[in-house]
Amino acid sequence: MPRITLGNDEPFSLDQTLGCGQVFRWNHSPDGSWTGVASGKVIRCRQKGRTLSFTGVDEPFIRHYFSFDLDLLAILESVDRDPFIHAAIGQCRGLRLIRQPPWECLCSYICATNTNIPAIRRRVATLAQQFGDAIQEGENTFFSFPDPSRISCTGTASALAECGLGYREPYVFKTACDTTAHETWAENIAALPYEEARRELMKFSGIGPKAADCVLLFSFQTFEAFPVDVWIRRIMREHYLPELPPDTALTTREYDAIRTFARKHFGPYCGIAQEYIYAAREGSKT
DNA sequence: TGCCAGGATATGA
DNA sequence: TCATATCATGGC
Repeated sequence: MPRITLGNDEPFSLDQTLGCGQVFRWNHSPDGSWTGVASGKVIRCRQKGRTLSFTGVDEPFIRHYFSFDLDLLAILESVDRDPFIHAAIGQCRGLRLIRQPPWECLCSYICATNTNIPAIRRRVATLAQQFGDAIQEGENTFFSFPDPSRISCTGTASALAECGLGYREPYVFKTACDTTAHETWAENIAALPYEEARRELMKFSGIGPKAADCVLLFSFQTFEAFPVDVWIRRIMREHYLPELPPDTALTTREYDAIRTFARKHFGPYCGIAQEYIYAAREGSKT
Protein backbone atom coordinates (compact mmCIF):
# COMPACT_ATOMS: atom_id res chain seq x y z
CA MET A 1 0.00 0.00 0.00
CA PRO A 2 1.65 3.26 -1.12
CA ARG A 3 2.07 5.88 1.53
CA ILE A 4 2.95 9.52 1.98
CA THR A 5 4.57 10.77 5.15
CA LEU A 6 3.84 14.38 5.85
CA GLY A 7 6.15 16.76 7.62
CA ASN A 8 5.36 18.50 10.88
CA ASP A 9 4.81 21.66 8.87
CA GLU A 10 2.18 19.96 6.70
CA PRO A 11 -1.01 19.73 8.75
CA PHE A 12 -3.45 17.15 7.45
CA SER A 13 -6.53 15.43 8.83
CA LEU A 14 -8.12 12.89 6.52
CA ASP A 15 -11.24 12.74 8.70
CA GLN A 16 -11.72 16.51 8.74
CA THR A 17 -11.00 16.81 5.02
CA LEU A 18 -13.39 14.12 3.84
CA GLY A 19 -16.00 14.57 6.55
CA CYS A 20 -16.50 18.33 6.57
CA GLY A 21 -19.14 18.38 3.85
CA GLN A 22 -17.16 19.71 0.91
CA VAL A 23 -17.33 16.37 -0.97
CA PHE A 24 -20.18 13.88 -1.09
CA ARG A 25 -18.76 10.66 -2.48
CA TRP A 26 -16.57 9.38 0.34
CA ASN A 27 -17.61 6.87 2.95
CA HIS A 28 -16.07 6.26 6.35
CA SER A 29 -15.62 2.65 7.44
CA PRO A 30 -15.71 1.44 11.03
CA ASP A 31 -12.03 0.48 10.70
CA GLY A 32 -11.19 4.15 10.14
CA SER A 33 -10.47 3.97 6.42
CA TRP A 34 -12.20 6.01 3.75
CA THR A 35 -13.43 4.79 0.36
CA GLY A 36 -14.48 7.09 -2.44
CA VAL A 37 -14.73 7.50 -6.17
CA ALA A 38 -12.84 10.36 -7.78
CA SER A 39 -11.96 10.88 -11.43
CA GLY A 40 -13.44 7.50 -12.25
CA LYS A 41 -11.28 5.58 -9.81
CA VAL A 42 -12.06 3.84 -6.56
CA ILE A 43 -9.72 5.18 -3.91
CA ARG A 44 -9.08 3.93 -0.39
CA CYS A 45 -7.26 6.02 2.18
CA ARG A 46 -6.18 5.60 5.73
CA GLN A 47 -4.30 7.94 8.01
CA LYS A 48 -2.11 6.97 10.93
CA GLY A 49 -0.43 9.91 12.50
CA ARG A 50 1.54 11.70 9.84
CA THR A 51 1.29 8.83 7.36
CA LEU A 52 -1.38 8.61 4.70
CA SER A 53 -1.65 5.27 2.94
CA PHE A 54 -3.79 4.85 -0.15
CA THR A 55 -4.74 2.59 -3.06
CA GLY A 56 -6.38 3.13 -6.42
CA VAL A 57 -4.38 6.08 -7.68
CA ASP A 58 -0.77 7.20 -7.77
CA GLU A 59 0.96 9.57 -5.40
CA PRO A 60 0.84 12.64 -7.67
CA PHE A 61 -2.93 12.26 -7.86
CA ILE A 62 -3.24 12.14 -4.09
CA ARG A 63 -0.94 15.12 -3.62
CA HIS A 64 -2.95 17.13 -6.12
CA TYR A 65 -6.36 15.98 -4.90
CA PHE A 66 -5.65 16.87 -1.27
CA SER A 67 -3.76 20.06 -2.16
CA PHE A 68 -0.55 18.95 -0.48
CA ASP A 69 1.26 21.52 -2.61
CA LEU A 70 -0.38 24.32 -0.62
CA ASP A 71 1.36 25.69 2.44
CA LEU A 72 -1.62 25.23 4.73
CA LEU A 73 0.32 26.23 7.81
CA ALA A 74 1.07 29.66 6.36
CA ILE A 75 -2.52 30.02 5.12
CA LEU A 76 -3.95 29.21 8.54
CA GLU A 77 -1.61 31.71 10.15
CA SER A 78 -2.82 34.34 7.71
CA VAL A 79 -6.53 33.84 8.52
CA ASP A 80 -6.04 33.34 12.27
CA ARG A 81 -7.13 36.87 13.15
CA ASP A 82 -9.47 36.52 16.14
CA PRO A 83 -10.30 34.13 18.99
CA PHE A 84 -13.29 32.57 17.23
CA ILE A 85 -11.48 31.51 14.06
CA HIS A 86 -8.53 30.55 16.20
CA ALA A 87 -10.70 28.04 18.06
CA ALA A 88 -12.13 26.69 14.79
CA ILE A 89 -8.64 26.19 13.42
CA GLY A 90 -7.66 24.39 16.60
CA GLN A 91 -10.71 22.16 16.39
CA CYS A 92 -10.38 21.26 12.70
CA ARG A 93 -6.63 21.47 12.18
CA GLY A 94 -5.54 19.60 9.10
CA LEU A 95 -8.71 20.20 7.13
CA ARG A 96 -7.63 20.70 3.54
CA LEU A 97 -9.63 21.81 0.54
CA ILE A 98 -10.00 19.12 -2.07
CA ARG A 99 -9.54 19.85 -5.75
CA GLN A 100 -12.84 18.65 -7.13
CA PRO A 101 -13.48 18.03 -10.83
CA PRO A 102 -15.48 21.08 -12.00
CA TRP A 103 -18.48 19.34 -13.49
CA GLU A 104 -18.96 17.00 -10.54
CA CYS A 105 -18.71 19.96 -8.19
CA LEU A 106 -21.06 22.12 -10.24
CA CYS A 107 -23.65 19.36 -10.45
CA SER A 108 -23.31 18.40 -6.79
CA TYR A 109 -23.93 21.94 -5.60
CA ILE A 110 -27.02 22.29 -7.77
CA CYS A 111 -28.25 19.26 -5.83
CA ALA A 112 -27.17 20.90 -2.56
CA THR A 113 -29.60 23.82 -2.41
CA ASN A 114 -31.99 24.06 0.52
CA THR A 115 -31.27 20.57 1.79
CA ASN A 116 -28.97 18.70 4.16
CA ILE A 117 -25.75 16.81 3.61
CA PRO A 118 -27.11 13.24 3.91
CA ALA A 119 -29.71 14.06 1.26
CA ILE A 120 -27.08 15.56 -1.03
CA ARG A 121 -24.96 12.44 -0.66
CA ARG A 122 -27.90 10.27 -1.58
CA ARG A 123 -28.73 12.35 -4.65
CA VAL A 124 -25.15 12.42 -5.94
CA ALA A 125 -24.78 8.68 -5.36
CA THR A 126 -28.00 7.99 -7.25
CA LEU A 127 -26.91 10.22 -10.13
CA ALA A 128 -23.71 8.19 -10.39
CA GLN A 129 -25.61 4.93 -10.20
CA GLN A 130 -28.12 5.97 -12.85
CA PHE A 131 -25.72 7.56 -15.34
CA GLY A 132 -22.14 6.67 -14.42
CA ASP A 133 -19.97 3.69 -15.37
CA ALA A 134 -19.97 0.69 -13.09
CA ILE A 135 -16.62 -0.13 -11.51
CA GLN A 136 -16.47 -3.65 -10.18
CA GLU A 137 -14.20 -4.32 -7.22
CA GLY A 138 -14.59 -7.83 -5.91
CA GLU A 139 -18.11 -8.05 -4.56
CA ASN A 140 -18.59 -4.30 -4.54
CA THR A 141 -19.83 -2.16 -7.39
CA PHE A 142 -18.92 1.52 -7.52
CA PHE A 143 -19.97 4.14 -10.04
CA SER A 144 -18.03 6.93 -11.67
CA PHE A 145 -19.56 10.37 -11.68
CA PRO A 146 -21.19 10.71 -15.12
CA ASP A 147 -20.11 13.20 -17.74
CA PRO A 148 -22.81 15.81 -18.35
CA SER A 149 -23.51 14.32 -21.79
CA ARG A 150 -24.69 11.15 -20.07
CA ILE A 151 -27.42 13.17 -18.42
CA SER A 152 -28.20 15.58 -21.23
CA CYS A 153 -28.43 12.93 -23.95
CA THR A 154 -30.64 10.38 -22.27
CA GLY A 155 -33.73 11.93 -23.79
CA THR A 156 -35.89 10.43 -21.09
CA ALA A 157 -36.42 12.06 -17.76
CA SER A 158 -37.14 8.76 -16.07
CA ALA A 159 -33.59 8.03 -14.90
CA LEU A 160 -33.24 11.55 -13.58
CA ALA A 161 -36.56 11.25 -11.81
CA GLU A 162 -35.09 8.35 -9.84
CA CYS A 163 -32.57 10.66 -8.23
CA GLY A 164 -34.92 12.48 -5.87
CA LEU A 165 -33.78 15.88 -7.00
CA GLY A 166 -37.17 17.52 -6.56
CA TYR A 167 -37.40 20.97 -8.06
CA ARG A 168 -33.65 20.82 -8.86
CA GLU A 169 -34.19 18.21 -11.54
CA PRO A 170 -34.69 20.63 -14.46
CA TYR A 171 -31.71 22.67 -13.23
CA VAL A 172 -29.42 19.65 -13.38
CA PHE A 173 -30.74 18.69 -16.79
CA LYS A 174 -30.36 22.17 -18.27
CA THR A 175 -26.87 22.68 -16.86
CA ALA A 176 -25.87 19.23 -18.13
CA CYS A 177 -27.04 20.32 -21.58
CA ASP A 178 -25.24 23.66 -21.38
CA THR A 179 -21.92 22.20 -20.23
CA THR A 180 -22.18 19.45 -22.84
CA ALA A 181 -22.64 22.14 -25.50
CA HIS A 182 -19.70 24.21 -24.17
CA GLU A 183 -16.91 21.74 -23.53
CA THR A 184 -14.45 24.44 -22.53
CA TRP A 185 -16.69 26.03 -19.92
CA ALA A 186 -14.37 25.13 -17.06
CA GLU A 187 -11.27 26.45 -18.81
CA ASN A 188 -13.12 29.67 -19.50
CA ILE A 189 -14.10 30.03 -15.84
CA ALA A 190 -10.56 29.26 -14.71
CA ALA A 191 -9.19 32.10 -16.83
CA LEU A 192 -11.43 34.75 -15.25
CA PRO A 193 -10.93 36.82 -12.10
CA TYR A 194 -13.18 36.00 -9.16
CA GLU A 195 -16.12 38.34 -9.69
CA GLU A 196 -16.34 37.64 -13.40
CA ALA A 197 -16.03 33.90 -12.90
CA ARG A 198 -18.77 34.12 -10.30
CA ARG A 199 -21.09 35.95 -12.68
CA GLU A 200 -20.41 33.39 -15.42
CA LEU A 201 -21.13 30.45 -13.12
CA MET A 202 -24.39 32.05 -12.03
CA LYS A 203 -25.58 31.89 -15.63
CA PHE A 204 -25.95 28.14 -15.21
CA SER A 205 -29.39 27.00 -14.22
CA GLY A 206 -29.61 26.26 -10.50
CA ILE A 207 -26.38 28.09 -9.66
CA GLY A 208 -26.83 31.17 -7.49
CA PRO A 209 -24.34 33.15 -5.40
CA LYS A 210 -23.72 30.46 -2.81
CA ALA A 211 -23.30 27.54 -5.22
CA ALA A 212 -21.06 29.68 -7.45
CA ASP A 213 -18.82 30.46 -4.49
CA CYS A 214 -18.66 26.77 -3.54
CA VAL A 215 -17.65 25.76 -7.06
CA LEU A 216 -15.00 28.48 -7.21
CA LEU A 217 -13.62 27.48 -3.83
CA PHE A 218 -13.71 23.70 -4.28
CA SER A 219 -12.89 23.37 -7.97
CA PHE A 220 -11.02 26.49 -9.03
CA GLN A 221 -8.91 27.25 -5.95
CA THR A 222 -10.46 30.69 -5.67
CA PHE A 223 -9.74 31.15 -1.99
CA GLU A 224 -11.33 34.57 -1.77
CA ALA A 225 -14.73 32.99 -2.42
CA PHE A 226 -16.73 32.87 0.83
CA PRO A 227 -19.88 30.73 0.47
CA VAL A 228 -22.69 31.84 2.77
CA ASP A 229 -25.36 29.29 3.69
CA VAL A 230 -27.77 29.44 6.63
CA TRP A 231 -25.10 28.12 9.01
CA ILE A 232 -22.45 30.60 7.97
CA ARG A 233 -24.95 33.46 8.08
CA ARG A 234 -26.01 32.44 11.59
CA ILE A 235 -22.43 32.14 12.82
CA MET A 236 -21.31 35.38 11.20
CA ARG A 237 -24.23 37.20 12.81
CA GLU A 238 -23.42 35.68 16.18
CA HIS A 239 -19.69 36.36 16.16
CA TYR A 240 -18.92 39.12 13.67
CA LEU A 241 -21.94 41.00 12.32
CA PRO A 242 -24.51 41.44 15.12
CA GLU A 243 -26.27 44.10 13.08
CA LEU A 244 -27.59 41.39 10.73
CA PRO A 245 -31.28 40.68 11.29
CA PRO A 246 -32.12 37.31 12.84
CA ASP A 247 -32.95 34.28 10.67
CA THR A 248 -34.56 35.88 7.67
CA ALA A 249 -34.11 35.02 4.02
CA LEU A 250 -30.60 35.90 2.89
CA THR A 251 -30.81 38.75 0.40
CA THR A 252 -28.16 39.50 -2.21
CA ARG A 253 -27.26 42.65 -0.33
CA GLU A 254 -26.74 40.75 2.91
CA TYR A 255 -24.74 38.07 1.16
CA ASP A 256 -22.47 40.69 -0.36
CA ALA A 257 -22.06 42.44 2.98
CA ILE A 258 -21.01 39.18 4.62
CA ARG A 259 -18.53 38.12 1.96
CA THR A 260 -17.08 41.62 1.76
CA PHE A 261 -16.55 41.64 5.51
CA ALA A 262 -15.00 38.16 5.38
CA ARG A 263 -12.60 39.14 2.60
CA LYS A 264 -11.49 42.16 4.60
CA HIS A 265 -11.32 40.42 7.96
CA PHE A 266 -9.74 37.06 7.04
CA GLY A 267 -7.84 38.18 3.96
CA PRO A 268 -7.33 36.54 0.56
CA TYR A 269 -7.74 33.02 1.99
CA CYS A 270 -11.11 33.77 3.59
CA GLY A 271 -12.60 30.77 1.77
CA ILE A 272 -10.44 28.45 3.80
CA ALA A 273 -11.45 30.28 6.97
CA GLN A 274 -15.04 29.66 5.91
CA GLU A 275 -14.47 25.91 5.69
CA TYR A 276 -13.01 25.84 9.19
CA ILE A 277 -15.91 27.86 10.56
CA TYR A 278 -18.38 25.59 8.79
CA ALA A 279 -16.68 22.40 9.92
CA ALA A 280 -16.61 23.63 13.53
CA ARG A 281 -20.29 24.60 13.45
CA GLU A 282 -21.46 21.70 15.63
CA GLY A 283 -21.27 24.00 18.63
CA SER A 284 -23.80 26.30 17.00
CA LYS A 285 -26.38 23.54 16.55
CA THR A 286 -28.54 24.44 19.48
C1' DT B 1 -44.94 14.82 12.52
C1' DG B 2 -43.63 19.26 11.68
C1' DC B 3 -39.56 21.74 11.03
C1' DC B 4 -35.31 22.36 8.85
C1' DA B 5 -31.77 22.27 5.29
C1' DG B 6 -24.19 23.97 1.94
C1' DG B 7 -30.82 28.37 -1.92
C1' DA B 8 -32.42 29.53 -6.55
C1' DT B 9 -35.93 31.35 -9.31
C1' DA B 10 -40.05 33.73 -10.80
C1' DT B 11 -42.90 37.42 -9.92
C1' DG B 12 -44.57 41.91 -8.92
C1' DA B 13 -43.72 46.46 -7.14
C1' DT C 1 -33.42 46.92 -8.42
C1' DC C 2 -35.73 45.18 -4.52
C1' DA C 3 -38.36 41.98 -1.42
C1' DT C 4 -41.39 38.04 -1.18
C1' DA C 5 -43.60 33.49 -2.29
C1' DT C 6 -42.76 29.23 -3.95
C1' DC C 7 -40.42 25.23 -5.02
C1' DA C 8 -39.70 18.96 -3.97
C1' DT C 9 -37.38 16.09 -1.13
C1' DG C 10 -35.48 13.75 2.78
C1' DG C 11 -33.36 13.88 7.58
C1' DC C 12 -34.17 14.33 12.16
